[in-house]
Amino acid sequence: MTISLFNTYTRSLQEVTPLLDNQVKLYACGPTVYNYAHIGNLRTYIFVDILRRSLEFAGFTVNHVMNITDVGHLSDDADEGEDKVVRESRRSGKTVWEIAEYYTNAFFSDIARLNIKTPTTSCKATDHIDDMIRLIMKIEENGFTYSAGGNLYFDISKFPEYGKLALLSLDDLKTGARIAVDEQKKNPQDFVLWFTNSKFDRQAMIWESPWGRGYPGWHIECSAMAMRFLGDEFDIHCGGIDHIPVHHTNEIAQSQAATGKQPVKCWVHGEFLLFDKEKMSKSAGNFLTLSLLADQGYEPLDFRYFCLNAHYRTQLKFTFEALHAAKTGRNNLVLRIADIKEECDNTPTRVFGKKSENYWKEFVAHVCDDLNMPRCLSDLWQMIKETDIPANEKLALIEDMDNVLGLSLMDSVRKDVLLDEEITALVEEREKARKEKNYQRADEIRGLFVQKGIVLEDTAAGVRWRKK
RNA sequence: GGCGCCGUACCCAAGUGGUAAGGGAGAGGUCUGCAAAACCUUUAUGCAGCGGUUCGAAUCCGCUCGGCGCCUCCA
Repeated sequence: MTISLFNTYTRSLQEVTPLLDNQVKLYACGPTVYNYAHIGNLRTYIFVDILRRSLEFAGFTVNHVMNITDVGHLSDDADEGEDKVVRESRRSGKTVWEIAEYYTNAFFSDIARLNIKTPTTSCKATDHIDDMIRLIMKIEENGFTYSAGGNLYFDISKFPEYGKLALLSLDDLKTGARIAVDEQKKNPQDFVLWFTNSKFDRQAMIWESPWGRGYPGWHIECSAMAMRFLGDEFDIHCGGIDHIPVHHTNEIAQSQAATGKQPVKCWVHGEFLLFDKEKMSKSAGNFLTLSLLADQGYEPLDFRYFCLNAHYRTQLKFTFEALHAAKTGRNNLVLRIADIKEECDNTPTRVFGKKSENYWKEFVAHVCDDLNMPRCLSDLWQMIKETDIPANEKLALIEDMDNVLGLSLMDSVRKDVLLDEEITALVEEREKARKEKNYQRADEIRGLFVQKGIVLEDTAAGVRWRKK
């Protein structure tokens, strides 16, 4: 089984062949913890999870490292006085450390609810300031820096390949189009490695360094921690598409300036979730969280299923109508699987007939083809609807496919409701009314159940019921 | 202004040279109590528009129209 991924650096499909035997070294950009993750952020973490599960599916072990950015950054172009964590701190009256801890916990709670596997290593930026300082010293020794106005800058003119990842044409960038250019920079794309002369007087997190008391530039943390946990070179670096032009571009420049080696073999980026026809963003205030979806009756896995219906490299339009379609679709899937479990007494078997074998091959091919989850879901649906595949084979396929999909499909039940005496009595009364052809009363009772969120199904074998 | 990407049915969305996956919604049917639920069937001679290449194009090329992103922190 060979997985191919679209490498942003080469803009082409590339087979995954690990540097180290059977282990894939994967670095995924993590959250900045100054607020709740919105569902656009979460789409990207679902993508990373699919990537990781697919690699494991293909037989690799995955060393998955994710940073937690708990040092704040610029809040937005209109705000020049604070960083994001500081701003949140002032708003809530908590310390910056408390803010970071609170939202870190909230983040891990969200990804757990979405069946996203926890990274092998999650590392906080503030625990690795020393690593960053050492890395900056190396970059300085190699002659890629200059200091101006108290800050230490990376000099992109010393790095001819700058911008290759993003296909940047430096001459044509409209610098200063939306934000004032830092006058101290030699080139507009130069970026700060270490701040001592902060324009943020409320900066709360400050460390000693060879360049004076201050704090690190944003991009250095990922270079430093990736190196620390994965080495100078590793297999895959993934994250949101927005990181291509600046963050990842700068990361490559820094790491390569320090080690002389290209740090990453394959760059993989997930596209945006669109909301109201534009990208969802915290600063624009148009963002939804998992909790807000829950308030409207949508479970985290409904959102996961919704995301899996689109390829990770295409923009996905979020609407409640579309989410609702996903919820209904997933619910139907769960009911069918519950019936399949019942039919084979919950006993999967992996002695496959030709048809099962074919579905399996198709599914594997679609996983390997740049993680084509929409196709994988399609395979799953078609297989389930197939009439001449035994239930025990279907169940085995479902179990194996779910290792990639992560939808907890094997937990599917019809959600039978425990009967209390009132419900039993009502069911009996309704059956009696039906026998007497008193359908008005029977429907009245069914209405009562609907109010309780219970759907009655009159089947040949008797009445059964489930939660809606 | 430059760069990157996209435009497929009512909605979400696969498919990137060989004759349109899947889900939701809608329609028809089976069952039934003229019910609900369930189940089955069905729904784009068509892929923004116009040219071109080709035996053959949603898929390749050109132009036009429309949308999104990036050049600023951002998933």
